[in-house]
This record gives sequence, C-alpha cells and structure tokens, in this order.
Amino acid sequence: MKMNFKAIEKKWQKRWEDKKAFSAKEDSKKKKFYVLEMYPYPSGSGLHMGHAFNYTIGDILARFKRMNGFNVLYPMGYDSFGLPAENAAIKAGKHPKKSTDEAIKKYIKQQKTLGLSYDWNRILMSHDSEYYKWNQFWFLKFLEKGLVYRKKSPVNWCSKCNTVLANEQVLGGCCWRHEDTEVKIKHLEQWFIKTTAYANELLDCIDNLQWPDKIKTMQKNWIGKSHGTEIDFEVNGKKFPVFTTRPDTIYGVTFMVISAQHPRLMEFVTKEQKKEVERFLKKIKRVSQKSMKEVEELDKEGVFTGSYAVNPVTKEKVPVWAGNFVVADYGSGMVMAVPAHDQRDFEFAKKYNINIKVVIQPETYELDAKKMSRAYTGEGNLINSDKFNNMNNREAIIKITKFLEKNKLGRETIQFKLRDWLISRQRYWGTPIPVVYCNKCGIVPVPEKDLPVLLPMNVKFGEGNPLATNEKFVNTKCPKCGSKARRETDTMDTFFDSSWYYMRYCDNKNKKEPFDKKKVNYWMPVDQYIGGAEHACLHLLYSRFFTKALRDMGFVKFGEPFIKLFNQGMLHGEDGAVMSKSRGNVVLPEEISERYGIDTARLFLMSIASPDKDIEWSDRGIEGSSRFIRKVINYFDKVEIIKNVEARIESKLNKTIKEVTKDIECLRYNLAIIKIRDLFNSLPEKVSKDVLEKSLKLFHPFCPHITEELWEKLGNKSFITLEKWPIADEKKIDERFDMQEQAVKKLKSDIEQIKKLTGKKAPKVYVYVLPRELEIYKSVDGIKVFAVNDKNKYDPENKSKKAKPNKPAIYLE
RNA sequence: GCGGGAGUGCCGGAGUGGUCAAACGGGCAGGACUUAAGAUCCUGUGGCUUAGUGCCUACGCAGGUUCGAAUCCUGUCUCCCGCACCA
Repeated sequence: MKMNFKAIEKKWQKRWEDKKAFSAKEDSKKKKFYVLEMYPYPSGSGLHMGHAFNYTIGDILARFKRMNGFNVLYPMGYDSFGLPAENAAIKAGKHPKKSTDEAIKKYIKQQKTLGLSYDWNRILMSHDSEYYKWNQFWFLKFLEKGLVYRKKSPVNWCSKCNTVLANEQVLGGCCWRHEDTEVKIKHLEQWFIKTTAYANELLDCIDNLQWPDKIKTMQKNWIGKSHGTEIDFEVNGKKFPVFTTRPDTIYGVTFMVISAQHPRLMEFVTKEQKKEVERFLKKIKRVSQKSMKEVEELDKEGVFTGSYAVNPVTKEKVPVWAGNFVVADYGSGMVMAVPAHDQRDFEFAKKYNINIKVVIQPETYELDAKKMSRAYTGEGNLINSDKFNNMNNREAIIKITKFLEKNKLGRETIQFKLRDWLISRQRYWGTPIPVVYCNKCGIVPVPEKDLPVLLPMNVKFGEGNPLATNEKFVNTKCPKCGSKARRETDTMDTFFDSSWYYMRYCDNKNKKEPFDKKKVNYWMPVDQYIGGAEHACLHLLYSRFFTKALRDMGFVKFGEPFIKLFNQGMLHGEDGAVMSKSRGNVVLPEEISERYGIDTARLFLMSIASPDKDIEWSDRGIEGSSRFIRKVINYFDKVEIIKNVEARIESKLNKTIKEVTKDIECLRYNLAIIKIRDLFNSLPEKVSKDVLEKSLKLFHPFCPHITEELWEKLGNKSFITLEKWPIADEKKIDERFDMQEQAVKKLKSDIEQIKKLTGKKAPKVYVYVLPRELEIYKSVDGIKVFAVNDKNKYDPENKSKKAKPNKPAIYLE
C-alpha cells in the first residue's frame, strides 16, 4: 500500500480538530493530568526540527495519558512580549505587534502540522491585553501586599538592550542576551519584587520537587543560604554590621575591607586618602571594561580609606580598606579580614603588608604567621583569643556568637545570595507598569477598574523609550486627586508574563479575573513540565515565587507550580552544532514531512537517544525510521486476520505492553520504540484483530497519523487516540517463549559458526533434537529437524548422539 | 576554584552487581530478487579455536572491594555543562 503521508496527516489533523478530540474540560470526574511545554517566544524564523523534538516529547506523554484515562490538559501559548520584536521594529521598521502576530500565525500553522494534540482553544499570548491586563492586576496585588517596592539602587544595565536587567539575567558579568556586553552598574530608581521574602521557602521546598538534580542544585546555589554571625564594628563612631561565617576568627581580624562599589564608601574616606582612593576607583573601573577573563584573573587590590574600625571584642583599631574583591550587595558590603584563615584576606594582606595574626591552631602542627604561604582554613583550636583559647573552633563559632549576642555586639543571622527581582524595563514591547506619578500624591497605583493600561500602538521607535516619548500615553490624570500626572513609562520584565501563564491556561477566556479559582485548583499544579535547563534560575524560580505569593493571597491552594520537570536535550545539526538559524544548519519539519511524513520524523527524533540527551540530526538515520514505518504499513496491508493466535504472540504482546507502558511513563521513549519495533517484527502473517489493535495503540503516541489511518483500516470508526491504552495480562506472559527464542538464536549462530569453520557456503542443514524439543525448533527456516529417536532420520555421520537438552546436534552437508 | 554530568563497537546509543560480545538503529560486507540500479528481503559484522554451543579480549586509564564489576569504592586523565572572589 502506498501512503500519501501529507494527505493522511491533513485528514486526521482536521478530524481531530473538527471533533475537538483534545479539548479539555474541568468538570470531568476523571483524574487530571497537566502536561506543559514552556511556551515559546514566537521568533520570526519559525520552527525547526529542534522545536519539533521538544514538542513531540510532551505530545507523546499527553496522548499516552489521555489513552490511560486521564483528563489531560495540554495547551500552547506564546511568550510574545520581548526585546527581539522591538529591536526588529527599530531595524526593519515593522511594528512589533505586526511582526509578532505574523510570527504566531506561522508558529501555530507549523505546530499544527506536527500533529501535536494541543487544546488550541486555550491559547494565550502575553502581548494580548486580555492577558497582560492580569499582569498589571498581579502587580497591584503585590503592591498591596508589600511585595513590590520602588527603590533607588545600583542596578545592572545593558547598553545593547538599553535597559536594566535582573540579577538572574546577568551571566558572568555580561548580559544574558549579549555575551559580549558587560553590564554596567547604574544607580536608578526601579521597581523590585520582593522575591527574598520567600527565600527560605523557595529553598526548603526544592527537595520535594521531582526535578533533575542539576536544576535543583543550581537553584539552591542561586538562593545561596548561609548561616553566620553579624558583628557590629564601630567605624568613625558609627556602628557598622559585618557578616561572617567565621566568628571564631574574630580575634584574628587585622583589617576590614569595604567594597569599592559600596554606595557609602566615600563616608569612610579621609581627606588625606581621597586622591588615592579616587585613583584606585578609576583604575578598577578601567579594568572592568576589559574582558571577563581578565577580571577573573584579577588580583585582589585595594586602597586604604584612612578610617579605622574598632574590633568589638578586642577593642583594637584596624584599618579599613576599599577592595575590588568584596561584593557590594552581599551582607553589608564590608567584610572583616582574617588573613591567617581566609585565602583572599591572606593574599590581600601579603600584597599590602598587613599584619597576619594566627588564631586557630591545627592539631598536628604549629602555624607561624611569618612562614605561612597560604591561609589555614581548616579546623583547630583557638589561640590568641583571650578567654576562648584552647576551644575547638567549631564550638567557638557558637560560643563567640552567644558572647556577642549577650553583649549586644552581634547576632546570629542568615544571609541569602538571592536578591529581589528587578522588573522595570526601559523598553516598549512589554506590559506597562500600572502606576502614575502625581505631583501632589506621589506614586499612585492605577485602580483595578481602569485596567488594562493599554500599550499604545502609535509610537516612535529608535528615539529612546517609545513610551516615554509618547505624550498621549505619558500625560494622564491622577486617579486620586484628578490633577495632572505622568504615567510610569517602564514596562515589566517579560519573565513576569511567564511566571503565571500556566495558570491562565486553566481559564484563558476569563474577563473578570485572572482565572477561576476552582478551575486552577483543579488543573494545577502542572504534572509534567518540559523545557530547557537554561531557566533554572530564571523562569523556574520566578514561577515558584509567584505561586507561593498567589497562594498566600488566597488565589490558589498549592505552593509549587511544577511537580515534575523534564529537561529535553538539544538537537544538533549534522555539523554537530546546536541547530539554529544563525548557524545555518537547520532542518525544517516541512521538508522532512514532505519526504517521509511527520510521523517518521517524530519516530526518528525519539529513537536516537533518551530525550534528555543532546542528539544529532542525521539524514541517513531517518531512513531507518522510514523503513520501519513502511514495514508496518505493508504488514497491515497483507496481514490476515484470524481468531486465535499462538500463546507465543500473546506472551510477546503482553510483555511489550507492560514494558512500553513503563518506559513511556518514565519518558524513556527510545527504549519504548525499540520494544515496539521488536513486537511488530515478530508478528506473524496471520494474527488476531486484538493483537493488531493493541500493537497499534502502543505505537500511536509516537506516530499518531499513521496509526489513526491503520486503525480506521481495521474497520474502526473511533479515534485511536481516544481509545483505551492496553493493559498487560501478566498471566499471558511466559518467559519460556523468550528462552525458546534465545535457543533458536543460539542454534542459528552455532550453525553459522560451523559454516565458517568448514567453509561450506550453502550447505544442507540437519538438526537433531530431543523429542520434546521438536516443537521449539521445527519452524526454524532453512533447516531439517529430526528427533534423536526418529528411526527415519538422515544422519550419515551419526551426529545425533551429540544432542543434549537445549543443545541440538548439527550436521552440515 | 566549587558544583553537576559523561567517557562502551566503524558510528549513534542500550546495559548500572551475575543470565552481556553488548538491545535497537545507522554504516559496511555478502547473498536473494532484478537486464541493471534503486527499493525490498535474508545473513554477517572483536579475536581465537574444535564441525559447534568453548576460550580469550573489551566497557577512558590505574588500583581496590566482591565468589563475581561496564555497573560499587579510590586515584587519575579527557570532555561537556552550570556558578564563580557570597566572607
């Protein structure tokens, strides 16, 4: 039978759509299952095989779960706000709205041809005011709750993006979109979301998530909790708290270092030192313009500020230095330096000839401050530490902290690396922040009833922030007092959009509220989330924050958005590089579909390796999948349907059902495919309809169109995709058949071996077996089988006497 | 520097304590079919060896634990990824 793949694909795609085969309704009594892929940014260049790979992973699971009786929610939407569209607008003069709408249209068309079983009715787009209106709604709610605040602070600025960035969007000191562009620090007044309010919970709940360990670790490290002690040092008569994890070394402090980027640095600089400090600041600024590599290898450098700090326990005066290696916004931006027991402090002290004082003595040898070549950071007993002498340093950490607390000189504390999320963006193509500035009332939130604050369409690009230059947008009236006011012209980080879109799918058309609570509580959390690992500390973290915040405001009843997370691998082109348009190594689904049908592409993508691994596209490799598909089609064309099948087939079928079911559940699609192939390869020419149907069902999630077609060909009127997944009948699984299969294999290889040894190319083969084994071997092709006790057997060399149980004797002639 | 992962045949990849020379696919070789090519089908594809089901060798490298290791442990090399002066 020849199959017109294209026609078949269209036929079934249309039927699925017409009959709303994949529409999800929450009133079902069935158990829900929410499968979701991270919604894509609709780039103008459309989809390539890499996208197909990604979406197929989810589609297979969605179809599988549906067939297993789950009420499946499997939606798709578009992360359609963002810089690329706006930059394209500046370059090409095309309005982002227009290019975005076109790109989305293209995406939908392409995704539909992939045969993905989305419920298209639930589509959402973040640039739709029906969606971003609710971003504004959440912003106001957060504001009410004190989870949003405006603050002037040093922020990351990317000169290429022309906007500030969140901490999470700075990678290795550079912009996440521009690897070659180092972010600059600007002091600006910006909107922040208080993600740190949930730092503890965000950290603690990670352990309960069924996420890849890698992502969990990354997120844990990003949140970065450390226990320590805050110690008050007195500088110029003012208290200055300093965070340390090593209060046991307090007696070893010989200097202090304040971050060169510290906003209060100049307060500590004396007249005499001012010039030198300024020179130093200029110098490190120059260095920071250089490449990241050089910064990495940077020496610890610093300059004396002229001020002194008083050690609260020793009352000693120690110099305060400004240093390039102290992080300004961690702790208080100043550290106590203990050169004897901290490598960085050690290097610094050596360089500037600062005193080194040993206060921890290791058990096995004696430290000498003058001879040390590096800091001793291990454990030991305290010395030079007054009443804490001889105490083990672990104990001293606790005791000294208690002592400080008692004397109100310090306190036990916890520090996080996590910063609040900066969401202001000085860009046009995003959600307007719903706030106005009134000369009389100050910052006034836009009332809920006035939402959405619409993004104006008629704007000028290329002359700064198009919102700021749009008088019509900017000038407004204060909602409180009615006098003249100006609108906030910053828009929200698009990660705000993606922090809750998965909830909107549950009720995407709601005009009165972001979503109906009942619906969200029915569908959420997402049971299986699929997407790239690059979002470990971005989208995945923000979404977790959002969920917790919404829970505490009573909007939802769950605290985690994504129960299971799966990171798909990257598809590489035949040249070995990640498939991308800029690389020029893309393979387009359309082309492959034209030649082989999309099912073949799906099958191939899933067979290469486990879907969490990086894989390489291969034009040759797909031939193998194509061959198999043709084989299956031909088989259905010729197969003769009979009532009963051999127990051997039943055993194989049920074993395959059992294993494939498990494999798909664990997203081990590659293994499932191997077993399905094996099953089809071992089906005989005459077989029962039941076996055919069950086999076809197992195959369906991978190749949905062809299996529908064959299902129909078997005389079925229903959709196979809505049929019940077969259940393995354990009673029918008989390992003996496998053993027999092995035995036959072994016999064949033995015959081959003898052929090789004797040099006989196409001999006649006679096999002698024990009478009870006759059944096992009699159907093997190309050999003549005798029972050893057969009087009429042909055995000129009397080989039959060599036959043993499970070891047939062989004679070649 | 710290953290995570990986190193198996000609190649992509299975296998995570015994039944494994290693699933499945690709490639290659031989055969069948064909005037021929393609498609298709069959067979082979570490080495040795006796007309056989045996032996040896292999899972980056070197050791160790174990009756037994690709699989566990230690060291070491290489590669990939993430974080990076967080006190």
